[in-house]
Amino acid sequence: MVPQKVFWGLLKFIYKTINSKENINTWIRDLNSDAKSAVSVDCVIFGYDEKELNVLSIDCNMPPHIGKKSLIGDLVKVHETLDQAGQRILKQRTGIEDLYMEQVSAFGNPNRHPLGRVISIAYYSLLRIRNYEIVDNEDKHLEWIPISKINTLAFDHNEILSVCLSRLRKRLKERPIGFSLLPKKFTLIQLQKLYEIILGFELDKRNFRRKLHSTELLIDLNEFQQDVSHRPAKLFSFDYEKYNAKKEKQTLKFDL
Amino acid sequence: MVPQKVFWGLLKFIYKTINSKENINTWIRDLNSDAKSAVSVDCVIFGYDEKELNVLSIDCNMPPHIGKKSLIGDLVKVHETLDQAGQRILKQRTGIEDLYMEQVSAFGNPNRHPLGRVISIAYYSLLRIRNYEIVDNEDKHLEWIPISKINTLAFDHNEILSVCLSRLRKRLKERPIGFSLLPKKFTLIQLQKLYEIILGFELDKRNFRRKLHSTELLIDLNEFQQDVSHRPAKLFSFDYEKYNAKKEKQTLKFDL
DNA sequence: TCAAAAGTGTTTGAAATACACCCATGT
DNA sequence: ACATGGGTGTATTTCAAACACTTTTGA
Repeated sequence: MVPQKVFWGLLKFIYKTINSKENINTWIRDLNSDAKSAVSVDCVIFGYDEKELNVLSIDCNMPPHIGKKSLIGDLVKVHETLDQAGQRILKQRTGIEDLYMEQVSAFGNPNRHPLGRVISIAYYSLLRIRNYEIVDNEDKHLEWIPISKINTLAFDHNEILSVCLSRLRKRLKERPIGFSLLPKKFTLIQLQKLYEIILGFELDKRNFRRKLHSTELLIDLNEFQQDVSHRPAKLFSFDYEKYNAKKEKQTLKFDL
Repeated sequence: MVPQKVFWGLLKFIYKTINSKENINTWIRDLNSDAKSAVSVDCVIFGYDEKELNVLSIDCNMPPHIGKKSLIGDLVKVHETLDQAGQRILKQRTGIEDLYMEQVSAFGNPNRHPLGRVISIAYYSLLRIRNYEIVDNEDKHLEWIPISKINTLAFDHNEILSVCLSRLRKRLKERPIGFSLLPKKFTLIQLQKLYEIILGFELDKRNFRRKLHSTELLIDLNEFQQDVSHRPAKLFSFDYEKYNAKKEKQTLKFDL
């Protein structure tokens, strides 16, 4: 005789094995069938040109969005990380390599893409337009559009842009991502204008300078602008070494 | 005679249409083939029990992680949003319905899952353990584990947990998510203890109270604890209506 | 000498922090 | 009366915000 306890235990085990959602065969089947989704990465590349903030866009040639602009994006390959996908897409579509991008959010509305289920992971990055030559490899009117002139984009790209813009503005205040948008030697006026353009509102000159100096991360070069028809401004550079050292030692205070 | 310009324009158009990465047929083919990934949602459900902060976990029965604990998660269905997937998974695995969850991040390392490419979107939520009866539908040792006792989890779930915990702590300071973890009528001491347990450090009693009162969102019930063997504490409740009204009017100040 | 942009300090109010003693109740 | 945990206020410092005039240069 088999003890009841053993019998029921065995029965339960068999039941579990057959029915478990986590049964490996179920997983393997799901993984290879209709449970799969297409996953894309969309890159919101912000470009600064000393006048305004722009976004990199291309023509969308997919019905029903033909004629609209869209962000640059593509499906994620099976072998690559999401970060790598972002890098690849950027390089493929623009020729730009090795640009730091930050993941922002996943967008998964099942109706967001006309051809079926495409879940998109959004990334943003920020660069100085004149430091990069963008190459329209795919001849899709790759172009910078001022964010003030953005109209209806394809898919849910307006929403993605909006979320990424919020993230950019938040980061600008808490990390030194603005300094790569200026020449190595810059004036405080240039820096302030940059902050104002990206944030979208004006700042107080004296308070801005006080905050910047209080970080102790600006190097006073004791050099001055040349060939300007007014009082030449002092040149500064940003001390990335000191910044990293402070971050290591957790004595960093950078909050504008 | 066709003008050269028209001829080359046409040729270019044809070339583009055939070769474009965005060619619709290419997309459709990609969407239905190996470019697809499995996408899962993993839910980090934090549970508060007046003593410590816990995470909901189940046994992982997938090699090579058998014996480890894992977060609750499942593949996303084709027809559902990511948010809906989170809700479904939670209900399926625990019986809990309608719990607000916030998306935190996507994890896409191609080696993170032993059975192949599975991109995971992480969500977190927070609840009061004694308000919910969790039902282990799938008999997988569904249980609350104190975060102080978490060891190696399956997959990359330690990383996911860590990112979600940071997010939870950030949110606790800027949104009133803590009040749902207490009885409707609570004492300030209970509230402070809750903040200390979740944040992981102690707070100053007087400063904490001052901050709370300055939000003007606590309702002084003029009632007191009963049956305690010491001075009974005053009871308060949180004014959700006023909170929502202030949020609408953008006059909200809630920053602890 | 004028136009154009650069540079510079102080005051005020709000918020963060640190800190120690008395109070009300049940036993 | 005592043990237990509840409750309260002030002084100090730090940070944010508002604000106007002088300086330097080239034309």
